Amino acid sequence: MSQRKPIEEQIAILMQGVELGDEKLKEAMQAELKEKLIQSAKTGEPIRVYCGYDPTSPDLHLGHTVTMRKLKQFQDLGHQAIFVIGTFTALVGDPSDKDKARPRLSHDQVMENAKTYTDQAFKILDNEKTEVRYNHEWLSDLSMEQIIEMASLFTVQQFLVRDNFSKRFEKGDPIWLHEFFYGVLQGYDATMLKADVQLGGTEQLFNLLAGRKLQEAMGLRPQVALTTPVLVGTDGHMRMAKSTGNYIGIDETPEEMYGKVMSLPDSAMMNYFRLVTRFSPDEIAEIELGLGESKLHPRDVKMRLAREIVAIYQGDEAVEPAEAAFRRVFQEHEDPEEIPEYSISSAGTIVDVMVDSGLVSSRSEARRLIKQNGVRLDGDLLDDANMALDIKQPAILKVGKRRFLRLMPE
RNA sequence: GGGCGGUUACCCAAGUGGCCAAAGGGGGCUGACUGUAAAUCAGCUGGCGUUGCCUUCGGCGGUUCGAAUCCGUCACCGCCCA
Repeated sequence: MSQRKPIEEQIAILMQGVELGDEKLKEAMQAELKEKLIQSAKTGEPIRVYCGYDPTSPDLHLGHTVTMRKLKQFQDLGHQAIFVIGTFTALVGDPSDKDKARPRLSHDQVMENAKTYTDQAFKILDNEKTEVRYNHEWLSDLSMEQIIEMASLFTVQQFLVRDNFSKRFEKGDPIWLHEFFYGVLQGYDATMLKADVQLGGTEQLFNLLAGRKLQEAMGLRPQVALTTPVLVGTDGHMRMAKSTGNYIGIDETPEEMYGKVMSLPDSAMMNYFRLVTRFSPDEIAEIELGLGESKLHPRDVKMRLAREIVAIYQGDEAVEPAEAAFRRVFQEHEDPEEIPEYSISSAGTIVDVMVDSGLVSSRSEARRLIKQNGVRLDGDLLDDANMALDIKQPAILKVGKRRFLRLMPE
């Protein structure tokens, strides 16, 4: 058995970045974590720490990685990381971060999405050391009797106090009965996994605490709940989520990833440095100071961030080409190296080509873009939407700043 | 089961007979500028054969010269009562 780091050092690492919204709660959780670590050191039994992810879409994005990286820290310290795929809870739909009920998914959709989750997760976690569990394994076997038993531990008021429910309640928007079960079911996960620690975003606190309650009711030691701050999406304000379309997927191409990071508002940069990079707190503090005193150029800092994020998920070797592509297209306004080709079948107008190739979704949009000086052919501005496109040699059609097509004569 | 209120474009939301392809906001797109796809400013954001025409305001059917707006009906949602 490997030698573990001293307890205090472990705590320093594990509590870093943890935000529980309430200092008292944080102190309590830290104290409980310490106890568990001491216990673990004595018995040699690793701490069991888990985080659940509902497979509501096929791809994981940077928002998911905040807790995954925390999970990895536990793993690196020799503890047992459990990656739970919410194959059952995804069917219910977590109301935590929603002002509305989530659309419910079918079991098949969920299983399909779950397939890609583990592959992507192992870009961060060590797959040899990770326990992967699917929560339908135990949740779908629950009896009505057990469900009622668990439900009797919670009051409707406790749910209604939650911000998202109270807002909807006041607005007269529907709050569905099944949404109340989400927290209860997630809490049951904790009991089945015999979890010592559960991780989640700050919006998950209620659900993590539900786990504690259920564990206690079943005579288990309650888990430590550790929550991490929310990662904002590419819009710079809203929480990163697939449904709002403001996400950076961890499986995206290096160019796409680099570009999306560069499109972040400056104000969101530090949030990213803290939550999704490998920089140390000291390095991050230095960057923040440099920006504050205008010693560092925000653009250069953001490029550093983009390089780091691409490096984590796509490897160091992907960084240079991605950055070169970005500089080329957006700083030097050159055409990218790789442009999809499209062969023009017959003589049509420029609008025909834009629509047929799928560059735009309607002829009106194509005309609009031309009118707004957004369309160029081999660098020349096009101003006549009805111009027939007659090409003898390959030519590059550019729409806006980032849509390119290499037109090939037939 | 009864009463009342609601359903508008990608999302939120105004509009209660013609001036409505429909205010405003969000999001998205384009341009200028630049430090990048940041910030700021400006424009665009149903479709098409684009000085005009066509299709939209939950569905269907009416009234009217004319309906997102009025009536009937069906569906769905919320609230109150049971």
